[in-house]
Amino acid sequence: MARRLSAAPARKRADRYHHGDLRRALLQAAVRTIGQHGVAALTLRGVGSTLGVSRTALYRHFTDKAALLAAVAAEGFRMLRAELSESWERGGRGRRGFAAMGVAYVRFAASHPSHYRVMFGADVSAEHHAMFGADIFGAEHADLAQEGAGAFQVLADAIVALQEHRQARRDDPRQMAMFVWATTHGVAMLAIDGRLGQEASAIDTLTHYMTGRVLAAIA
Amino acid sequence: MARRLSAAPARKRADRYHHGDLRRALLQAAVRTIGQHGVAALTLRGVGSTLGVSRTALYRHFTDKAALLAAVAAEGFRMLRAELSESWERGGRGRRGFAAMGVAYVRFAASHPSHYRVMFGADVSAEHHAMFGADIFGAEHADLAQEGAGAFQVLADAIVALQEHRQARRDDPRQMAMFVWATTHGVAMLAIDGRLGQEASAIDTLTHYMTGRVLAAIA
DNA sequence: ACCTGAACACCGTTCAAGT
DNA sequence: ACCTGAACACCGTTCAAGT
Repeated sequence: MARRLSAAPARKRADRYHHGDLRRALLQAAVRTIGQHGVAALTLRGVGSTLGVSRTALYRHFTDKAALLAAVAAEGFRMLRAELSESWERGGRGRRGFAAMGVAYVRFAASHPSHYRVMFGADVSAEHHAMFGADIFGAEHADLAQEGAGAFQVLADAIVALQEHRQARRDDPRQMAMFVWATTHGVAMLAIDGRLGQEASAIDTLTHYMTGRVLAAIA
Repeated sequence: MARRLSAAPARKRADRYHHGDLRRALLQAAVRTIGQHGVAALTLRGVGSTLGVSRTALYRHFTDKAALLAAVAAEGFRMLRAELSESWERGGRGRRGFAAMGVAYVRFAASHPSHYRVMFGADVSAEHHAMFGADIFGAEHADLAQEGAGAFQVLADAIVALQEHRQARRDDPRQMAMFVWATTHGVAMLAIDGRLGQEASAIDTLTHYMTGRVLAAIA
């Protein structure tokens, strides 16, 4: 406690520059801050200070704060896709795997609520861009759209697989995938918002009820 | 154009005080700003200036900006509940009315995207309060919770009615209502996020597909 | 009671300047 | 190329003071 007397950056040493993958370091610091204290606590000055770097160094790697948030969102979709794929595989690529994906999805959102909110928040949405008249997206936003589509594709592929094994009706797979995604996303949001009551088991109960009803709906 | 030379507040006249229902005026100004320019454009200084009032006058009626946003959200749930009730009634309180509620819900979100986001955003959620350790909510947040529950109740009541007419399975109505809400909310969010493609008809198509699958799932 | 103006402690972003 | 410090134009919020 008494060791450090100044309010100087913690990591900073004699060498003045960061030198290394500052972009990645900034992104990880942002993800950590959001996970621990929420999006509202994320300031460019704060992430810079955490890394022992000036508060404007960030602009060398991201065009602005929105671009940083878009990168955070893209990282979230990458993580989500990985967990969905794993659940689908380990569940045996059938109805059981499909249900496991639903559980994994809700668990991801419940474990990283602030990060999940950024993934679907206004800062990052197409609505936001439409409102401010920007019809050309930055590189981060293009990456975000791609990662979001990737996560969606895992779900769509699973539905096609179910169709091939005659475990799902033969509607348009994309339409079916959007329906399933909407339901799961809705449960996740209600859980994050604290609208499912205070007991933690309420989330599990609804999640399992949901997977049962969804499998019935697409059968 | 050349008439007003100063940057002074537009409505302000000789009488210095607002005198009237300033609280209501502030709330409506906030709703309008959010609807026209998004939440990011909402500043306390801005709403005050719009009403020809000092930027701190607001604190006589709301404890802080979060309380104003909570009131905006509560107002949104009030509007949503009214539209849901009307659709249910006019649709004949049966399966057709139930489908009409789904369509009305998604249309509400698509018509007021920023307002809808505030209703389900982090500023207003229980997660947010838990994160900052506030276990006692303000009056606005209590009102918000009540209005949210009211909108949910319309849906739950409709499901009970369907059950009584043997048009829905006899699971726990609250569980069923949460499932249906989650699905509809999910479609609404995907629509707002612009994740349903660029054509406007894609929203209608998915909404109708959704209502069909949901009715099958709860039958 | 209700409203004001000045002040405080923050923000994101820009830009000329350093290495 | 990459980073810095100072400066700019904003915020929400507090508070003593006015009517």
